[in-house]
Parts: sequence; C-alpha cells; structure tokens
Amino acid sequence: MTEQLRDLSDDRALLGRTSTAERVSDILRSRIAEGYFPPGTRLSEDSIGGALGVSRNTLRESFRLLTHERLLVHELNRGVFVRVLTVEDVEDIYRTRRLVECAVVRGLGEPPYGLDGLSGAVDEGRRAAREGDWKGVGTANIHFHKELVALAASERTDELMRSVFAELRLAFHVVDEPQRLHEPYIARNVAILEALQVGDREKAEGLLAGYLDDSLKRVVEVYRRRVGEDG
Amino acid sequence: MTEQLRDLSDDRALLGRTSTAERVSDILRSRIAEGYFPPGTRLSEDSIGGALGVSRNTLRESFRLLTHERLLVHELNRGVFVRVLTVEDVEDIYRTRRLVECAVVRGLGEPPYGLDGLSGAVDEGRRAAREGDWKGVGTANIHFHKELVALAASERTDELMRSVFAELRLAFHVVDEPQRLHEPYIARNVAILEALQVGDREKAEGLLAGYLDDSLKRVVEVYRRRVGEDG
DNA sequence: GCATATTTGTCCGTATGTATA
DNA sequence: CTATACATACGGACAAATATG
Repeated sequence: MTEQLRDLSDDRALLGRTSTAERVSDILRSRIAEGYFPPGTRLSEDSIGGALGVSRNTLRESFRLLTHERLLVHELNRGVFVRVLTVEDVEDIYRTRRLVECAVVRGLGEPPYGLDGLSGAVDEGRRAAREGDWKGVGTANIHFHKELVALAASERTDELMRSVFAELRLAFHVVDEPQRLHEPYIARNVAILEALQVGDREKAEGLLAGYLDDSLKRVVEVYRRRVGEDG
Repeated sequence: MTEQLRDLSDDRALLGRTSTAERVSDILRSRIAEGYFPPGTRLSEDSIGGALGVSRNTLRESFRLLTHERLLVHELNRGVFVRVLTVEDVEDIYRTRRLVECAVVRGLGEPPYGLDGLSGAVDEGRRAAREGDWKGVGTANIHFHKELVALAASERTDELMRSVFAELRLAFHVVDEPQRLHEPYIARNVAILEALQVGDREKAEGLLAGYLDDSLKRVVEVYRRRVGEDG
C-alpha cells in the first residue's frame, strides 16, 4: 500500500497554497475513484498517515471532508471505510439524477445551446472505446452528464451532482463489468446531443429519461448479484 | 457570548451517541440559523472553544464540517467566519430551488399525495403570523418547501436541499426585514397546497415558479441595498 | 517601516473509551 | 475475562502568519 501513496513531507516544506488536509483529500479521492481503494476498504489512520507523512489530526480532517462527500463512511470508534453502496443507494442516485438532469434539459432557454462540452465528452468516449478502455468509456459518460448539468449554469447544482456522480463510480467499481456497463450508452449520448443540436428539448428529455431508467436497471441487476444479501 | 453557549463538559460524562465535534456543530449551526452569529462574524477558536469547553482540535473538526456545509468560510491563517452571501450566491440558490422544487412537483405520480407535512408547515406559519413572529413565519416557509422536496422521497435530494435552505437563511439574516420578506408567502403556500390537494400538478408547478421568481426579486432588491458594493 | 501580541497551523504525547480476537 | 488495537479527545508545544500599536 505504502508504495503508491507518495510522501507529502517534501511538499509540506515548500509553500503549499492549499492546506495539507485538502491535498491529502485530493490524493485519497483519486485513489478511491480509480478503484485502488475499493468499496469496503478500511482506511487506517496510522498506516495512511504514516505513508503520506502527515499527522493524525491532519488526516482526520481529510477523512471528514471525504465523509461529507459520502465517499467514506465513519463508524464511531471503528474508523472510516470506503463506502459500500446499497441497492437503495443506487436507486436513489438515479432518482436524483433523473430529477435534476431532466429538469436541466427542460429548463433550457431558446437554442442554440453551448454544446462544446457535451460533444467533447462524446469524442472522449469514442476514443476510449476504440482503444478498448471501457473504464475510460465510463468516465467519459460521466463527463457527458456532468456537462449536461453544467448547461444549467448553476454552481450549486454542479457541486451537488458532482458528489452524486462520485458516488456512482463506487457502484461501477462493485459491478466491475465495464464494457457491458458503459458501451451501450455512447450511442445514446450521441442521440441526446443531436436532439439538443437541433433544439428539440422535449425529445432530448425523453431520451435522457429512457437512458437513466435503462442504466439503473442494468446496474441494479448486476449489483444485486455482487453485493448479495448483505447490501 | 459565553452565556448562550452551553458547556458540554457534563454531556461528555453521559453516554453520547454522537461525537463531540458533531454536537458542537449542531450547536453552532443553530446559533447561525437563528442569527446569534450573524454573517461576517469571526468565530475565534479560543473564545468558542473556551465557552463550550472543548479542545481546539475538536472545535476545528466542527469548523470543517460547517465549512463544508457552506455556512462558514475558512481564510488561511485568519480563521473562520460566518458566510456572507453575494448577490450571485442568492441568485444561484434560487436557480437551484427552482430547478429542483419544480422538478419534484412535475415528477409526482398520480394523486392523492401525502400532504400532511405541507399542511403542518402552513399551520405553523399561520400560528407564527398571528403572534407577529415574522422570523418564525420565515422558518415555517422554509419548512413548507422542505416538505415539498420530501415528496420526491429521495434521501440525496433532501440532503442537498437542506444545505441550500440553510444558506438561504444567511441571506434572510442580512436582509432583516422579516415581515416584508415572509408574510406574503403564507397565502401563496396555501394556494400551492390546495392545487396539490385537488391533484393539479401543473397549476402547482406554475404557482411555485411564480413564487420563487417573486421571492428572489424581493430578496435581491433589499439585499443589494444592504451589502452594497462589497458583495 | 518596525516590534509586539495574538491567533492560527501543525504536530505530538497521553488518557480514556470502545470494539474485537 | 483479558489483551490488543484503535478511535476519541485533551492539553501542550512551536512555527508561521496576522493584527496592533
């Protein structure tokens, strides 16, 4: 474990613009997102603090940040663990996505819209698919929907959904069938993008709703098999 | 200051289910919500830690929690302050409210709906108005809209909006014209409730959108005068 | 501009409580 | 039941930044 966690002692000597705790959070968030700390892993204060060369108090502040982002769960007197989502969590994530993402599309003004971010995410997904990088396809799909939310031009809505999408990654790591999970949605993202390009909000919203319903069904189906009865 | 901040030393001896830091956060959150710590106030580690009888490290964990809820802002080497919202913040809060609250109403299934929470909040507002407790009317209005969001039955949406409504209170404290700010909306909440009671989602959504637009206009109008150019 | 006091940032050592083998 | 491991919380220390005179 220690090898992959770069020691921060050097950086600390230099002038750090952000606090140590935030930099630690950034590192841990990446490790969780990329699956290096899979759901269920316990993050010991001692071993991680030692590996990163930061004190317990500093590390605890990082844990607090990530706990509030719902990536870690804190059990009193037992420590922090990478969150293991229940099937109900996954359903609620998609409930929230459907509510917000459809509302964003519906609330768009008159076309044309600034769709560069969306088509960029589509390109990113196609490129990853060509290389057989299915996890990359999953990342690109999430980017697509983040860009979709960004069309609402609301800082709070963005941040709100940022955390929801981070949670969604946790579910993807449990499922761990990236091609089956992500490939079908490249084409559907394209369809949504095209509807928006011609200014057909209603069609885009319908496609989006169908997308989310199907995606939820597929994730939950595999998810139940994985987490079994304990989730 | 010290008189209003109850010492926690006694509670610590008793069986506490939650951590000290969380209980401290609860206390500070209430104080901020009720305006005892108005926006802009600096929260000194020494004085508050002393008043509550907790150590600096514990208090700093509370500050982290509340900072992440956007109620406090942290300035490096200067400490934490109760957030002062800008006009842009207020506009974004209402943008988010409109997006989510309208989507909740639109996404309701077939009537009848469980509207006990909503009518309870209406009663609460009427009672407060009879007693001339206009801040209480504001609290009741926020309850009404929290209950409205709760109709979506989504844990994440609830939590998300809980933090948005907490921020909204910060704006109300800056404005500080509670009667003018809250009284007109009792009747409009009633109208929304009645539309939902007869199952007319579309009318309810329209009333809600108008409500939010008017409320934003009124808050911003007074807000600009208060914060002036520095916001 | 300078010197001083205050406050925060970070880390340590330790005592206590809690869960688990 | 005991022992171990860990988390919680406290108090103290010192450096660094900031505020004050």
